[in-house]
Amino acid sequence: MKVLTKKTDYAIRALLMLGAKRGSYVSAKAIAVEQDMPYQFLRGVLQEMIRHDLIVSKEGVQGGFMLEKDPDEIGVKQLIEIFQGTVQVSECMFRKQICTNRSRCVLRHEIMRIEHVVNNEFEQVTIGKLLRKLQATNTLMPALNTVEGLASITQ
Amino acid sequence: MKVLTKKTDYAIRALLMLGAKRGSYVSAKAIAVEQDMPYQFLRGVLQEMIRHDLIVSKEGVQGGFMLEKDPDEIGVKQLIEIFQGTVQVSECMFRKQICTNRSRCVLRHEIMRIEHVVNNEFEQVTIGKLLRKLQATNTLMPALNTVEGLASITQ
DNA sequence: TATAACTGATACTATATTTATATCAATTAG
DNA sequence: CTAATTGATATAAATATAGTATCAGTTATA
Ligand code: FES
Ligand code: FES
Repeated sequence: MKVLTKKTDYAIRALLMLGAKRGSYVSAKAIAVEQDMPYQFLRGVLQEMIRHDLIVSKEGVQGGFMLEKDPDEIGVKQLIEIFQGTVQVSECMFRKQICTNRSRCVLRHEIMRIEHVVNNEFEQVTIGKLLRKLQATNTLMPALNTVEGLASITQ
Repeated sequence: MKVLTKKTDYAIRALLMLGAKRGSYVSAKAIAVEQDMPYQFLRGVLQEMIRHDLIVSKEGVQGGFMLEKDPDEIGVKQLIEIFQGTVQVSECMFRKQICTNRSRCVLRHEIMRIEHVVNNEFEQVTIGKLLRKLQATNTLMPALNTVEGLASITQ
């Protein structure tokens, strides 16, 4: 059971890179090469994030992507919703036809409780928090520039 | 994003039915018809549960399946693991090659924290608990015998 | 003892989702 | 002018989920 798909994964990592280099444009190619993601696939992910106003882009030479939104305002929950749809623990446990009044169904309650817990947890993990954790590990922040750098934050 | 697949869904509902009729054998056909599940698909699910010692079966006429294990010992978490594999929020955020020391990775920690929370929640929801909730709603327990009965517990 | 109602086992098909690639037009720094 | 870049979109490949079909073996019961 995989909770985060590649798209969400790539989105998080791309945002971390953009977050570490805020103020300058970073090209899709640079991100793809440095973090070993499929280039065109990543571009799709980046475009989706533009549509959701998480990042902005500049075309042409020296162009690329830049983080606009406050990293603390970007939760993993939002990313999951963008790339995987709303978190739903299960569709209705029984057939839709016979579940006329969901609000009083005991199973439904149990399921919705978990849904809330899961959503809460994911909401609390923001790009901002992750960035600060990265900075704490690696104060000078060259980490995300090279493969060696990336490796360093995982040790 | 769907957390419970059909197999897990069917497994839970089948176990609830078997739990409500503990002591007697219930055929796959009976379960399939009453809960509107695809017969052969359900059989596969039931066989998987036999392999994991959750239920037992009897072949031939008047045969079927019976709940063996204590319903309180069967958590939704275990069912998810059986039918969807272990809950993993994400595989390693970066490439495996460069993640030599996972235990000290900040991202890893965040991810594992959520993994624990999710697992805990799912572990606490047991077939036993669900059965008691059903009984509280419908003391005489004819609920699971008919479509109308099923409908009654959802109101 | 024949038969119909069952499970065991397994192979197969269909559908949906995820992941990845390819192409071409438009933009822009140098 | 040109190479590096994004925008947009179409398509393919890979994987996972969902569902079907078949046949052999078991057993209650008529
Ligand atoms: S299972 Fe559908 S509302 Fe309860
Ligand atoms: S991302 Fe792989 S161990 Fe941190």
